[in-house]
Amino acid sequence: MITDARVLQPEFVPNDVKHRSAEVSHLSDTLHPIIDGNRASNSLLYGPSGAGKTCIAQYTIEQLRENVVDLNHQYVNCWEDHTRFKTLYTLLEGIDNTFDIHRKSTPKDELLDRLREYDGPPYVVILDEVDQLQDKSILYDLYRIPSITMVLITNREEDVFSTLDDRLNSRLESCARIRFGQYNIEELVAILEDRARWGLEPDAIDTQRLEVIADYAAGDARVAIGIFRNATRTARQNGDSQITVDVIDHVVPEAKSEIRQKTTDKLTDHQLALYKIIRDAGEIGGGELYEAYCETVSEPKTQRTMRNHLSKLEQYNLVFANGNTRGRSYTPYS
DNA sequence: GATCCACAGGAATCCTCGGGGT
DNA sequence: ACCCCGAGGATTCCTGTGGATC
Repeated sequence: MITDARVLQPEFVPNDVKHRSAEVSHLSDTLHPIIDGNRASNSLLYGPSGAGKTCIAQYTIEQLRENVVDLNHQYVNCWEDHTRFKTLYTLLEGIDNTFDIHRKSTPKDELLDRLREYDGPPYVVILDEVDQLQDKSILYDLYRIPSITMVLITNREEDVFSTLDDRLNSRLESCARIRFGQYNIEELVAILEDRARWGLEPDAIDTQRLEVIADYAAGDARVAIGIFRNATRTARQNGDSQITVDVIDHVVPEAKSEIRQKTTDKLTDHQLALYKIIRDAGEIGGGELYEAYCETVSEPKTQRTMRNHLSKLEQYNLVFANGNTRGRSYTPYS
């Protein structure tokens, strides 16, 4: 039934994007000066998860590469590479300049110096989940390197700007801001139809059943593709030639929990312990939560550290914090 | 309404780890 | 073998906020 499994993967970037043409052209207009050898403005892509931000950024840069003789680019997930060192290291990897860096801490800012010395072709860097960077001053450093063009991606615009100092704020104010809204049902169906056409045998699934998937996904393309992938896998295991609505209904919980799992995998033991307490409690206040946490973990951290972890969980959309001051309670997301 | 209290979160400082230089 | 350095997490200290209580 499956003819090309690659298109079922969440990382897959199609070579044709239909449903975000306004966003694509806005971004490619912004990057266009590179083609003429000029410096392009930075850009900020923001919108809810699964709205196609990462996909569009990668797609647009791929298009650009076809028009430019020479262009370097690199994708950095700031969640995975959230420290200054890792971010700079990944950026140097993109220009093959890491061959003699082994230690975890090189002399202060040698990595940045190397980036500054870079004098190759234009370098476009995608900083995904940029709000997760612990040290935002790296944005200022990158801003000042002429050959680098930044494409920043975040869920909420204010998560980036509220944490910047004035100096950086005024610099980045001029960047192109491109808003991504949630997909509607028709758009999700169209996305899935493409993938079905590229990756499945004809007649494996019809529009009506894709609508069922799109409905479950609630505007999130990542969820839609996850459900689609799981349904395909289950149908194949059952030896079916078609994906039925029953199969779709059946895989929705596991598809959603797979996506959740990807998030919780990145948590530390302490963060995970906190998350589990909140998830099991349904709703819990700060003091009670800390008590439960101390009982669960053998060597509990301080309350202050717990609050830092909680704000991380909040940023990851794993928990909600209700209220801002005394009487705040935490509830699991979903 | 004054005061208290529980809690949030910023800033400075401390601590630990891993690796380089001597 | 020893010291030193930088990074990053944890802790300490602190101020601000708003509901609770009288």
